[in-house]
Amino acid sequence: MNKTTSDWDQLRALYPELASVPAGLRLRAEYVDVSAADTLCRIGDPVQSIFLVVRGEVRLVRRGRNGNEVILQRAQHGFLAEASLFSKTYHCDLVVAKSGRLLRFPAKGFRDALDTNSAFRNTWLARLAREVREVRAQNERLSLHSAEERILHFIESEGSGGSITLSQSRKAWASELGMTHEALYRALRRLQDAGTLQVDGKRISLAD
Amino acid sequence: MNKTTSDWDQLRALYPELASVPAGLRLRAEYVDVSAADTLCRIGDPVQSIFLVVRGEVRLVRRGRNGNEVILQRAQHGFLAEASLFSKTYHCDLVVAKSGRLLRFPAKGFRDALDTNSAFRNTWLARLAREVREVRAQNERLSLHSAEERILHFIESEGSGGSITLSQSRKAWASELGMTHEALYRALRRLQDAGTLQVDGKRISLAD
DNA sequence: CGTACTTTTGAATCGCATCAAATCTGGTGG
DNA sequence: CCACCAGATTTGATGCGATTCAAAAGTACG
Repeated sequence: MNKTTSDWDQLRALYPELASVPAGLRLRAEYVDVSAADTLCRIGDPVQSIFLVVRGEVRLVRRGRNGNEVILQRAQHGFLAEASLFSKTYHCDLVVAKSGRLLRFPAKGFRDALDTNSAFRNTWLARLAREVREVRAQNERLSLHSAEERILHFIESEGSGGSITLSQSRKAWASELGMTHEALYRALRRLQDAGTLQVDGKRISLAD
Repeated sequence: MNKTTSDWDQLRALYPELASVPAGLRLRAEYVDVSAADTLCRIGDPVQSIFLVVRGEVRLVRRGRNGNEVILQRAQHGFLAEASLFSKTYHCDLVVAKSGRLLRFPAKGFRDALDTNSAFRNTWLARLAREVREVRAQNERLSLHSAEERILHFIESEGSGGSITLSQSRKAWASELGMTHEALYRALRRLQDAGTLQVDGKRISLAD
């Protein structure tokens, strides 16, 4: 499927890191429409592509000996398996969990662009560093033992000035917080009743 | 405090990424001995240093309005706050949680080295990418709801061939798995009794 | 040899997952 | 515009598993 310039502009609005993708690489990127249960690649396959999730969900999974599935990452947004850029072969399977659309870049072209284009490279470095910071913060959040603590941690670390506007449904938020949606609703209710939190639709604020 | 060449060799054995640090930058690195509760820097301070934890623990924290402390990262090993490299000022406080020793690099020298030394830069890119992968995997692990699932996920994703040799105490492992040490001991016991796991000191293996 | 820390087990409590079900909401097509 | 459907939101009841507090035994280290 072709990309038009307006497509690219829309995409760039959602994924600021794409702004620095050099034209040569951008022109070699292709859309891929995928369906649930599609397998993009398997462990051991040579790395030929780098993917960005536009819609849907892709999972990085490894299978245990008893056939159980170990999820290494659920990607619903943005680049996935960035580490594969520096690897000859994949260390996990890439499986589509929810149908959607990906953007596929040739791995070699991507590596070349990082080597030769310093603006692109610096953006990529900064993006990776930010990614590490965000995922680390989420890690700390998930190691808190109560639902209320996780909610407050989220608002204090992801919000600004003690407020946040959710960009997703509460069900999805609950999943990000590592709890069931029921637990989230109840904890939100408790925090409201205690006067700790003010909830107004997607806008959630800490009371002073 | 000065660094001798043998110091550096020892350090490099622990932190492979240091191997690619160019000599010019290495010579400007300094050891810093820190004590618990020391504050290395505060939100808003200009970023002048990049730290690597050799021993001890440094926490990145942000303080809520009610004085509660939100932990964004607990660094016990390796570089911390990598994202600050691309930021003028710190976005959190750096506080020593356990006394120990850090290695301090000048931020500007670090950035310059990344700009000019392609070997160093590529190592750094690969390290960040690996970091993202590892922290993401831990994320998925922490969003599992039972102790046993987290243990198995850890072995399947961090181990090789269904086995792993722990490099830390079980108490520390429990903390990494986001549970109390009691919960870890009991879950290990259950998995052993069920025949799922074989435990021999620090060596833990999945049974077939 | 003493001290600090880890490892291990026990008992009680509490919070979350789970299952169930009702209501609400946004989007689709007739 | 309304009927309809899928998914999100919300509340309830129950059971299980993790936390918590407590304490004993083991281990490392100066």
